[in-house]
Amino acid sequence: MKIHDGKIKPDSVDLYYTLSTYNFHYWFDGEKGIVILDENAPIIAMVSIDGHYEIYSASIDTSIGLIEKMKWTLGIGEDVSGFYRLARSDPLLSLFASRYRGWRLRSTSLWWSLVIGVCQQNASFRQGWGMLYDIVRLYNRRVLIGDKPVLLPPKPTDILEKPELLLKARTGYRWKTIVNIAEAINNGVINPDEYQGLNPERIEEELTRIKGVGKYTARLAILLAYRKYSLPPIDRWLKRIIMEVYHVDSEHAEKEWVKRWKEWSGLAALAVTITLDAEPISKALERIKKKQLLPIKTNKPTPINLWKTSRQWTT
DNA sequence: TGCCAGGCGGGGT
DNA sequence: ACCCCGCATGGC
Repeated sequence: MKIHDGKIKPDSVDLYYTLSTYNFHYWFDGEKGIVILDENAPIIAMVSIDGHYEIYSASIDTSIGLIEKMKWTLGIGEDVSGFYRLARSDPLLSLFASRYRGWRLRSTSLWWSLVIGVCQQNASFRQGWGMLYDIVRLYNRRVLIGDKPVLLPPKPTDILEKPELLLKARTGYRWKTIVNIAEAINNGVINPDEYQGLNPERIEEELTRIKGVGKYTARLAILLAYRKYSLPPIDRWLKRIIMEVYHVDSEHAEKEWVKRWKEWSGLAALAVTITLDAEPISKALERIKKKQLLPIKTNKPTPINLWKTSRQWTT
C-alpha cells in the first residue's frame, strides 16, 4: 500500500542519469524508477525524474527515515564537488565531468552489490549483466506497487531454497560464490547493517573472508552499498586503461589511480565504465586514442542504455 | 571453431 | 611471496 508521497528537490542531481544508469527495463522505464528502501519488508519508492515520489510498503509498520534513505540512495545531498573538480582536469573524465555532472551513483544493498560484483568476474559486460537480468527474472520475486507487480532481486534465502536457478541464469561456476554470500548473510557471518560506520579497509577484510569474493568484488560492493569511494575496484580492464592513459606499468596502476583520484577513486572507476560504454578492452583503448570519451548512441547494451536494451533479453 | 573475457583460489615454486 | 592454471558460459 502507498504510505507516503511528495516531491524531492533533486538540487544538482540529475535524476534521469541517476535512475537510468546501470538499470534494467523492469526497474526504470525512461520516466520512473524504483528505489528499494527495505529489501526485506519490502519498502519501495517509485521515483520520477522530476522528483515526484511515492513510497509503498507491504506492511503497515513503517520505519522512520525512509525519505532520508531514498535521498541517500540517489546521492541527493552528497557533496561530490571534489570528484568533479578532479575530473575536470583529467584526460579520461573531463568530458564526462561537464556532460554528466548531475549523475550520482545509485546505491544497492550489500547483498545485491556483491552479486553484481560476482557476475562481473571473468566475464564481459554483456555476459555479466545478462546473468543478473536472468537471476531476477528466474527467481521472480514480486511485490505489488499499487495494483502493479514489480520484480525485486531475490533474497539470500530465495537463493538458498533454489540454488539450481543460478545455473539456469548461466552464472556458471560463479553460482557457488553467490550461495556462499547468501549463507554468510543468512548466518550472520556478514552483517551488512554494521558496516556503514566501518572504514572500507575493514569492510574489505570482512567481505573477502567469503570464498569467491576477492579484492575486486569486495571493493565494488563497498562502493555500491556504502558510497565509500576510497578503495577502487581495479580489474584487468581498468588496469589496462590506467597503463595507457597515465603511462605507468601494471604494478603501479592502482597507486597512480589513487594518487590522482584520492578519496574518489572508486567513483572515478565507475565513471570510466560509463563514459566508455563498458566497451571490451581493445575497443575501449581505441576510443581513448580517438578521444571518444563520452557515451555513444548504440543498440548494443551499455551502462547508460541497459534499461532500454535489456528489453529484448526476455528469456 | 576455438579462443578468451571487468576474478579468484589453490597448488606449485 | 610470487607465478600460473583451471574454471562455466556466451560471444565473436
